[in-house]
Amino acid sequence: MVKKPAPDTARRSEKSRRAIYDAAIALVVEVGYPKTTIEGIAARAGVGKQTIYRWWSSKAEVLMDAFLDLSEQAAQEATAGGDPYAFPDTGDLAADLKTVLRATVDELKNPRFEAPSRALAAEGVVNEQLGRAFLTRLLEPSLQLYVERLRSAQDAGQVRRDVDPRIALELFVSPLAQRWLQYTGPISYEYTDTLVDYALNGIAPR
Amino acid sequence: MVKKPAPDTARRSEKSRRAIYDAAIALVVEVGYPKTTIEGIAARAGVGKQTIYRWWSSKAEVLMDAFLDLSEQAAQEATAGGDPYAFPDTGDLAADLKTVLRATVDELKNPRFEAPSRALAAEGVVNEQLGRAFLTRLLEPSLQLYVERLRSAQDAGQVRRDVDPRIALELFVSPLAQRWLQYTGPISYEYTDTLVDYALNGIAPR
Amino acid sequence: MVKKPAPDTARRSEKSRRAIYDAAIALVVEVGYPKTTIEGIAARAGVGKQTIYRWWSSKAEVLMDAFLDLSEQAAQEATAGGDPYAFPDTGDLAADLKTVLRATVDELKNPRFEAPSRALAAEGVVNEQLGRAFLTRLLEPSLQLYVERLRSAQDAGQVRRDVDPRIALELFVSPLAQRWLQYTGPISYEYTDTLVDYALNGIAPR
Amino acid sequence: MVKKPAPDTARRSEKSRRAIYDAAIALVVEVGYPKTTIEGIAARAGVGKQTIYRWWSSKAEVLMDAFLDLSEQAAQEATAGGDPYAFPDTGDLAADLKTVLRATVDELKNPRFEAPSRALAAEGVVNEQLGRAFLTRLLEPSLQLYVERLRSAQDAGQVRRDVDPRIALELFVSPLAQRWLQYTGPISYEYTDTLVDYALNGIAPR
DNA sequence: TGTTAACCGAGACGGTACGTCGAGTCTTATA
DNA sequence: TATAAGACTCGACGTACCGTCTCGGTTAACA
Repeated sequence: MVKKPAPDTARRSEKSRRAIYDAAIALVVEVGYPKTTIEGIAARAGVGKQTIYRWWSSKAEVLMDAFLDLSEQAAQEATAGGDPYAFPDTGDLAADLKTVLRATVDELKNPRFEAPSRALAAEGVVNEQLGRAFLTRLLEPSLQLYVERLRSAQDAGQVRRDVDPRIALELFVSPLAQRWLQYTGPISYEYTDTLVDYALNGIAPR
Repeated sequence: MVKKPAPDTARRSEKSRRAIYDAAIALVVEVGYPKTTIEGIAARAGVGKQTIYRWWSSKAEVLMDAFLDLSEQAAQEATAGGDPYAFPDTGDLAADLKTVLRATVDELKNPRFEAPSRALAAEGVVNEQLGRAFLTRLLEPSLQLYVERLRSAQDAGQVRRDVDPRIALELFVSPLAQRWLQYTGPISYEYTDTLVDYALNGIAPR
Repeated sequence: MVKKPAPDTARRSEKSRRAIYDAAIALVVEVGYPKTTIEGIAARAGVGKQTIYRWWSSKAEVLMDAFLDLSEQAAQEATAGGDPYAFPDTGDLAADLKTVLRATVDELKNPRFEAPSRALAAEGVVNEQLGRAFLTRLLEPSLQLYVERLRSAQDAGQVRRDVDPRIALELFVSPLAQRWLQYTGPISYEYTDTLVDYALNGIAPR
Repeated sequence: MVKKPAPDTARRSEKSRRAIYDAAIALVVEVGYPKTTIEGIAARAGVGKQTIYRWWSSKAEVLMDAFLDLSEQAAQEATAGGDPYAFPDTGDLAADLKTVLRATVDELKNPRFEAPSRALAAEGVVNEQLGRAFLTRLLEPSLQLYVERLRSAQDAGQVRRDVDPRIALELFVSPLAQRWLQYTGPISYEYTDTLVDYALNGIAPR
């Protein structure tokens, strides 16, 4: 078997990587994912195509890294010294969940994030390997925060002990996700607030 | 403005349409959506490329129609004279929901359906026009059945009157959808049963 | 074995072929053979690359056909109704040979012909298949005229009967060819006249 | 004008040069000239690309030097102390010419020499600068020996005084060269012997 | 006898062209 | 006039090399 020797990471050009990330995001925002091409990214970044192929094996991978990079930047800016992976814990579970979901709504409507993350999500639906990477690197960390907050609520007696937090969180998160992914309905603060109410108390009469 | 005259539907070759649908589905199942090409479909169907372009304007549209056709066939076979769009109403809401969700689990795992519907879902994420068509023609009819069943449950006093059924159904359906679309967790009868329990009763202690 | 179906010659675009020939010759003249690329030819001809690859399998083949076409055009123009493959036969062998060789000198110095024919000759040196095609299609017809003229001279008693005309003609033609191909000396009427004198009479004293 | 400082010949690595020559010749023999690349030579020689670019400015130049080196080696081995640049002078001009031409025939058929020298000759046809270098460094020395031998024959009265030896030698050498370069005919002892007879005595009856 | 400047192997870089694939358009002949 | 067939222009693919440019690591001349 002929195996290509792995490129030498130490000698990698930081400048080129940055330029590639920026070009990839910009193109996805401007012309959309399907019309974004490796050649286009290379040209816009002022980089040889081979430099892209040396470090990534597909357009989707490039965009994944570019988007991750973007998220990290944004997270750092946003929290400016604070903990980017924080989930409010005021003791009022409903209020905390509503706060976080409202923030998510804002994020989903931010055009700078929407185009690339839609593209990645779509690609992930059809390409399991990428889908799992998307999950692990982008979704899971956030979901984990829900799990922790729900555990804390269980300790405080606000959530039943026999409830699996990993499943419970989907009652809040998945409906929003589906509306975003499949246009099954409009997205608003009111909507997410309602979700929290329904999910916490159930829809059956008490 | 010079507009291309619409082709004459009356003279359309039924044989070609069938062949195109079959080829499209077969190719998506065999080689995956991205490697399915218009040329490939035409060749496999024994059809000129122009015949495809005359009636559809993109690969996604062809697949959409092909999949719809497939779904209708399957529905007819399955119900053999009965109503394909039926939702059980035994009076036991929880049981009925669990039944329907278990059937959905089976469907999602059927390889003949999985490949094309994943492909369409993915395309829809990134292409709003197609996404809305997917919703209208495939998703909405099913969701409507949930709405009706929930209304009936409200009439029976099993669901609170102030609950919006269109939102409530998402508590059952969306988590399953997200697990399927984004690999956020395994899909099983146990899981969907749990969803029904959580959603009906809420997760907060009573 | 997967064999590509041969393209249908009947449906070939004459316009494209012409444009390709013209572009190929022009580029070789303007930028030289090594800098002439298939892409360049296609772009200049306003033709898709695939159209070139469909009908030829290498740059050299394209140029060969283009040059042949050019030669035929030129021959027709030059003789305007007369026989393009004529060799003078005035009865004076030396004079006739000098006439033809002087014409060859002119041709070798014509820049429109020089660049492409040099390129083909060079390619032929290193690529036997092409070299033999070059010989058969371009060189041999001309050489055959020498053979005939020498035979006629033998009949007239001006050349020894035991001389092989196919070899004898090389005494006139090859030195000129070598000077042209390998820069072994300047090319002039005086030079070719001298060649004829030496070759006809030998260099040993009588 | 900023001129790159010439590299310091004294510090040049002899080992690298040898390795480059060997690799170049081997590759041309094995895969042919067009598929021989600078990168390939460097890799095979275990040498950095820059080391090649430092000392040569093109593939052709490398091969030229490599071939020259090879020729010198071969010449030394062949003559083992004798004069490599000797031309027999037995007093019988025809016999001497036949001897030398037969040796040339052998050389042209030696596969170790054929590939590289064909490649250089071909390159020289299309690249005048290289062609002239090829002439000066490889061809001319040999041709000069013919000139000297013919002068000696003139002194001995075996060749007419008014004959220009520089032209006369082409009667022997060029036909063979053209057959080799352009496949205009087979190469054999019989053929070269015939050439000598024709050229010395002419083809017209005495 | 260190110092230092050059060469050296290695290989990443911005590029150009390759030869292939498929998109969508157009033409031709067949039914 | 719809069709099967397939040639056409166009654009992107992923690969191979080009020639340039660092990057340590020798290595040979000089301080």
